[in-house]
Amino acid sequence: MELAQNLKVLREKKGLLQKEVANAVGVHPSNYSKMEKGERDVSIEVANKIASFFGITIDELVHMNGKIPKEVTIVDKSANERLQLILQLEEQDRNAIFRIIDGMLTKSKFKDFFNKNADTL
Amino acid sequence: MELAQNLKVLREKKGLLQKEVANAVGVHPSNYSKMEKGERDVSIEVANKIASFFGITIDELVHMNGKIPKEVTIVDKSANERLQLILQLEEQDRNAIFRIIDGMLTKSKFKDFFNKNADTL
DNA sequence: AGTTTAAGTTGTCAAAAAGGAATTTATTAT
DNA sequence: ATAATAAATTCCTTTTTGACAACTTAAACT
Repeated sequence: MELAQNLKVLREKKGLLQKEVANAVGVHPSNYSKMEKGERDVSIEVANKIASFFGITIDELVHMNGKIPKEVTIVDKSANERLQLILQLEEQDRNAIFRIIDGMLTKSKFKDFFNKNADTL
Repeated sequence: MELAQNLKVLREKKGLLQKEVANAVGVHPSNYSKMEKGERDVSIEVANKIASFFGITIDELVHMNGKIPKEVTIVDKSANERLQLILQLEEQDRNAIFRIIDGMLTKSKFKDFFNKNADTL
């Protein structure tokens, strides 16, 4: 439970001030400071706000041991919700989706490759 | 934040007593009762213990709105990996996927509805 | 150096929330 | 209906919180 440290790592990686994060999630800056110092517990509500503020999950926030998960850029919020829904689809549909996605990924990978090597070809 | 309800749904789905869950995660039964009733906050530490006790993530525990993430955790291991990949697709592709998924979901919902009401129609 | 300004930390304390024992209210079984 | 078990509630004590001012650091400027 190294949440405190994670808060600091995340915030600094984003180049934000304590005050900014604190205000964004609705806690008093002085108390946010204590949270980063491990001197105040973080409620689930606040953890939830912080996680979505940073575009990660609560679990990532709680369990990443000082390591930033994936791109901490803004990940499509609505995407995540919809991803949950995919899992509810019946198998046939789910597989169809996956085939399409795989196709797109291949295309995308190829494009990347092509762009990076265009000059050498 | 319907955590309280989720606790109850999960526990009952597993056929466990409050006391059992309470003991498993180290909270006093009277307080666990309050947590299920929404009269006590759940700390992150405890949420974490409960989530791993039920084999789900904190986010699922917090966000599943009364719906068990049933086999979701086990169902499709490769699904989750692929889901991450969707986020890497370029916007156009991602949106296409979402349109398709939405379509499938609609179809699926309709099917459900039809099955449930077939006799009354 | 000394001054100003911004960022973060610390101490305080009333108010709020938590923990736990005992009690009461279901619920279930005999 | 009674007993037994589970859950909910009450009550009281202890702990934690939230908000704010005061304080320390750090950086920036003259």
